[in-house]
Amino acid sequence: MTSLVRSVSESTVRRLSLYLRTLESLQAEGTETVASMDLADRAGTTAAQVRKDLSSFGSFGTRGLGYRVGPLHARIREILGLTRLWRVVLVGAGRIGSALFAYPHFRERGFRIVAILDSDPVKIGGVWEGVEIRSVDDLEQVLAGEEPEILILAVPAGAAQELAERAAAAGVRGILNFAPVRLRLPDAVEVNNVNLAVELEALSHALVLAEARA
Amino acid sequence: MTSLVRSVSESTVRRLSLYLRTLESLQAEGTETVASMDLADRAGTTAAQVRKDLSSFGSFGTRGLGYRVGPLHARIREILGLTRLWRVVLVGAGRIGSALFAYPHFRERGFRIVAILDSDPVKIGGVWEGVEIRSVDDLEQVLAGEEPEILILAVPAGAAQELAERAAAAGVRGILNFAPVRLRLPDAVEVNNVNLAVELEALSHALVLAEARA
DNA sequence: CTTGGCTTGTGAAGATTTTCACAAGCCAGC
DNA sequence: GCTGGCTTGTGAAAATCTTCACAAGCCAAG
Repeated sequence: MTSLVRSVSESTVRRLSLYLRTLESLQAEGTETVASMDLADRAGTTAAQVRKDLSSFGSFGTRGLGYRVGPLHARIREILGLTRLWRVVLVGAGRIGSALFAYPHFRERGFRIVAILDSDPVKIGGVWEGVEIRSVDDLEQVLAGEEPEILILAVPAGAAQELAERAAAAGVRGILNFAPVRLRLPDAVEVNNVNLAVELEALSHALVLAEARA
Repeated sequence: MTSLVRSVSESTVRRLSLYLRTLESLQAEGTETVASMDLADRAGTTAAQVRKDLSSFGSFGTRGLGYRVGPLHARIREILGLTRLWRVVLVGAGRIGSALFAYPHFRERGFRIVAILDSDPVKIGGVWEGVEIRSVDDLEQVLAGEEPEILILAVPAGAAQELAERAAAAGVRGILNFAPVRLRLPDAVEVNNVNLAVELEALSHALVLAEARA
């Protein structure tokens, strides 16, 4: 078996995640096999791209036939690290935090939110689906107790760096950061930023461009 | 003056958005000029990258000194299309929708949510900060009345495609899509996807990789 | 068993993005 | 006004990513 330690590019990884979703639809439809062209169409890329992406971690298709949906799905889950359970601590019980907490796709994929932290005394002590909201002051204590691998940071920009540093010091290995700031952390900590303003501004730029061309 | 119609790459555009935020911090600190290296450090990229990005729409720096914060900020706003007001309709008043509605950075940048739509009878008729929640059945009517350029789609995957098609037919030019599906729309409509599952899965993959290397 | 029709896997080519490296040029100080 | 120290702007090189094109190979039908 090909090792899981294969450096595939960031863009490939993101496409794998899209393929995974597509494969789930196919599975739901009862489809057994899928050709690269079909998968590409549904995921919004090209057949060659699909084949290159998939070939980068071993040969899984059958010539003349395509890819078998079930095994391919299982393989991608494995590559993305979704065959295990990830313990996640959510920091920030505001609107974004609450949206993420309720996002069904997370728990479906093995991400379990084991603790919630907030700084607002009104929120602290509240319970979301059995998970108590605790004070960010207890960050170290909570992390020591729950030993999560992942932290989701959904706090205002001003609070993010300090909390991220404390979490990193306490052993968190990955941070999904929704605060619109660049976190400066040791290289050992993986950070993935989601910046909603960037997304909207990229769209705005595209519209201006389209307008000017017209 | 260099034309605004200059095809800069998608990644450059996204970095511009980050520079913009950095420049705002600098402005708040009262800094007048900034060197590419400093800007790069704060935004998380390299000095050469910053210079290439900025040079792609004309020469704005001063050799020996750097870039003047104010003018550069103004120029980037212009390039990203943030000097005008964008009318935005929010479709989906669930948790993600409510988080986006309250996201302060949007209105600061000139994105004004002029209407909210939902399919839930319990939510319809409610009012968020003066904006009434209307039925998605009235989509065409609302779009005809408000004439928004942008639609934010924060609805379940199953409802997204149909709503997007209707919005496109009604003249919406850009869609920020939070539903984890690929929208199939005429090329004239710009679509920007934000897929939270992809973000978390990319992080998970990075962690697995780091683990295997250790 | 053989043939025909598809589809994969993959080197090579092409395109795009990032990094390098340095001439050009500006400012401040004298 | 000139000099020294910095920093930009930018071609060229390097790296990365995507597309092309086709041999290899599998399945089904006869």
